[in-house]
Amino acid sequence: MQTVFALVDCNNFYASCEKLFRPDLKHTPVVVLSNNDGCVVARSKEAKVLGLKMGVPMFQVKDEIRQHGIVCFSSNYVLYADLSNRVMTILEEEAPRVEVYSIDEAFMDLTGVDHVTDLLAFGKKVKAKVDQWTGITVGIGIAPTKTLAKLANHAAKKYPATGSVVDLMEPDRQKRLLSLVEVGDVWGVGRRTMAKLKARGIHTALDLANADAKAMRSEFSVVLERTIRELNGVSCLDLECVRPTKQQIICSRSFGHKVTEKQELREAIAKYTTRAAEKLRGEKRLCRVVSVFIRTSPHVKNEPFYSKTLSVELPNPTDDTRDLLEVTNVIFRRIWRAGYRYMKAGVMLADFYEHGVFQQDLFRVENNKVNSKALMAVVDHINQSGLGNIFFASQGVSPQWSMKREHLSPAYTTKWGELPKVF
DNA sequence: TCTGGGGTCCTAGGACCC
DNA sequence: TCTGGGGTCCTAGGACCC
Repeated sequence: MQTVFALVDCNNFYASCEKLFRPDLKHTPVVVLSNNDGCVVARSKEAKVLGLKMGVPMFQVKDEIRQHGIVCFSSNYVLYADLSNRVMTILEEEAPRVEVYSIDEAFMDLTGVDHVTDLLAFGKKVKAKVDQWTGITVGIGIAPTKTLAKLANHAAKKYPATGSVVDLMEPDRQKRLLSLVEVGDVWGVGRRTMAKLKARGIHTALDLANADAKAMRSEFSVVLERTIRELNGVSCLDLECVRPTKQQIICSRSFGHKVTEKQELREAIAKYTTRAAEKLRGEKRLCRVVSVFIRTSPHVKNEPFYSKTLSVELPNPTDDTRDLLEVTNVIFRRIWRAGYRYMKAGVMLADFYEHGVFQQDLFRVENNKVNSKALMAVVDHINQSGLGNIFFASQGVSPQWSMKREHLSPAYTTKWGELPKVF
């Protein structure tokens, strides 16, 4: 049977989430800022019309924002995650298999649906349901491969006449669309590859589809070969319905201001360690390799640049925050250099194990943290309840280095998490 | 003054082994 | 004087995605 994929993508997702609870901003241009209010990471359609670009640093567009009365929001991931879950739940009711690809995108398996109903009609129904139940508008692209479904979705957004749903099952329609799309807009073709392709006279998605897959594999990569096959309707990428377990956990942030004090940086590292450990326990894994990095800004001229990463392998895997804090603190002391203005730091965990499958180190005294599991469970429970927050002393009590979030919206849908603490 | 965060996959090259 | 070939594993870095 011919496979059928649908790609459902929420429009201007973060900006739409913010607008949902602010009907007064219905026609106002809105942007959402990255952590630290550093860059523009989402724009409402009104903001796009004004020519605001994705990813631009805030300080470069300050004037435009004031001039056009654009409303800014600091990113509020608790809110976006909650609305994302609502959308995904609806999609899961409509199809037997769904792959949640990112916070605002999902692939659906529609194989066989076309025996029962028209694919376009089905797509319109799903779109209407999401719209009615959540207030989020989506675009839907339907095609025999994931890469073509992405392209169909691209068209659904670009051409209003489509009603935001495009059925691209017909090879003739595929060809026509491919000829209209720039090669850089193909899923999997980034900036670098696009430049190389154009230098070889490949400008449109159709040019790429017509290229010799084998030859392109040796010249570029197996990834591009797969993309070419997918553009020709040969499905190479399956749905991944069960999220694969993470291979790596990263917790890093840029600072609200440059950090020069050792103690401040140490507290930041402790904070990221704690957060990374929480994520690790959320994955129900133990980790054995721990890395810490610190760096200064590469953008500042006339200032020495310093960037250092150091990894350590533990004798036994752990998920205990105390073990991890111990290690990251040791690493930090080894990579710390005085006299720099640090911009960013982070903690990475890797080499994961399931509980109970690791061969303990024969020559090491058994970990004496006998209450580890229970203690960590209590800490996580309290912190996730939204009713309080307990933390390790090494994080410090009044961090100077924390993020700038000057335009944060309230937690409309989740209880206490992000509300101002009034008690 | 101010430039996100978190992830995956692939490849090339070195070390090492037989 | 002669100095192979094939394989694995690991790591760093590139490229891409949202």
